[in-house]
Amino acid sequence: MTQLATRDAPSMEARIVGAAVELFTTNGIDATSLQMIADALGVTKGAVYYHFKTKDEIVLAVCADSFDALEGAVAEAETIESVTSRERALERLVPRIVGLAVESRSVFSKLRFDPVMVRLMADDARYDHLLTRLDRLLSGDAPAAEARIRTAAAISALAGTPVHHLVADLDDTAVRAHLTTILQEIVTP
Amino acid sequence: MTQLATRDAPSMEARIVGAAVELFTTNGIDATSLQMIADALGVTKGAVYYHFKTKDEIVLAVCADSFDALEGAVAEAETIESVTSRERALERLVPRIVGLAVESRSVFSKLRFDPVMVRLMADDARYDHLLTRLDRLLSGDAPAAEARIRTAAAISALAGTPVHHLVADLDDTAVRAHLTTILQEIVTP
DNA sequence: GTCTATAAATGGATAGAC
DNA sequence: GTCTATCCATTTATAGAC
Repeated sequence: MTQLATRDAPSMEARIVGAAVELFTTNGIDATSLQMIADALGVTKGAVYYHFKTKDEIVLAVCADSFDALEGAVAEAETIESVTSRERALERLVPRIVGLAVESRSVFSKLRFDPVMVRLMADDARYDHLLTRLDRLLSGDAPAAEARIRTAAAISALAGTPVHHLVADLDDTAVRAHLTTILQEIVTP
Repeated sequence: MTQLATRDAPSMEARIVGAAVELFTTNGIDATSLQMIADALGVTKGAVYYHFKTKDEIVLAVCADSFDALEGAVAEAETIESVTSRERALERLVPRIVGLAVESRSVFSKLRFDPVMVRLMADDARYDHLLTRLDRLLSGDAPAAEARIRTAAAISALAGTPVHHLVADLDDTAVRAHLTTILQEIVTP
């Protein structure tokens, strides 16, 4: 009876995160104050502070779902790699991470480059480790210069393309299909 | 006798911009206060305000050189296009903009995604116009969905690759050469 | 669980001395 | 041309009423 929050009205935590995402993506994280988040929800700062002790906690909550999804995709690819090969793992990994990037265009891509997010990720060993695992899957062990540049290009395209204004009015299906092809061309020339 | 500022000690404007670039790229623009810039130079906020009326002016000064260089490259490509073809123009444009992106890795790439910079560029018709011209050169007139996605991927890779940590310790020549190849593969599949 | 009120610090920006 | 001193708005965060 206490778990029905997801079925009826969304929880206050979810409402705060929702309002935060919207404000963060339009103003930037630093330029978004807790006052603005509270105003957007029609509550006071005190109410927001009851649910999140610091602003950083809200920022982390905003990207937690996307992070978990990415971790799932990487873990699956590592399993496939251990059973078959890295090439087979990539065939499964690339479409999945493209799907994630397109699905949550704003969170996954736009906020990824926000200086506040960059700092928070740099301070968190878990994020750092996940990105290292993703890098290794894409570029292989002890990669040469070209492989590293190609991986960097692929990850940049992955994060940047879905939020570029040229693709803003295209539907997710088209972006997903073409971006998957492009990424595969980049990493396996 | 008054124009020797570039030969001997750098001007105060140049010193402010130099300190600002460093602080902006490490902390983000919003998290860098004028007090921090003044402290880094051993002067006071008042001294900084004498040279720049607002913080936004400093931000714009930081990217002015890179912007002018990009505008030059785009203008040249448009001339080549009018005389020969878009394909020939791209052969010249792509290596040039890759050179710019690699040369000033931090300014051109890292700050490009800072929310403050995004806002400033959106408000400035000149920036908006330049990026539109670059888009058109890369994707052609009335581009189909795939061409637009490929252009978005190319620009994302262009801006993101030079600052990616995987290429941080590679020399500019290698990054330039491989990134040029990759971009050409993306825009002309 | 949400509110008011407020603390304590810092931000951008200005006025005016030197 | 650079400084001190200051204004005012706003920030994060807390304490305590309801």
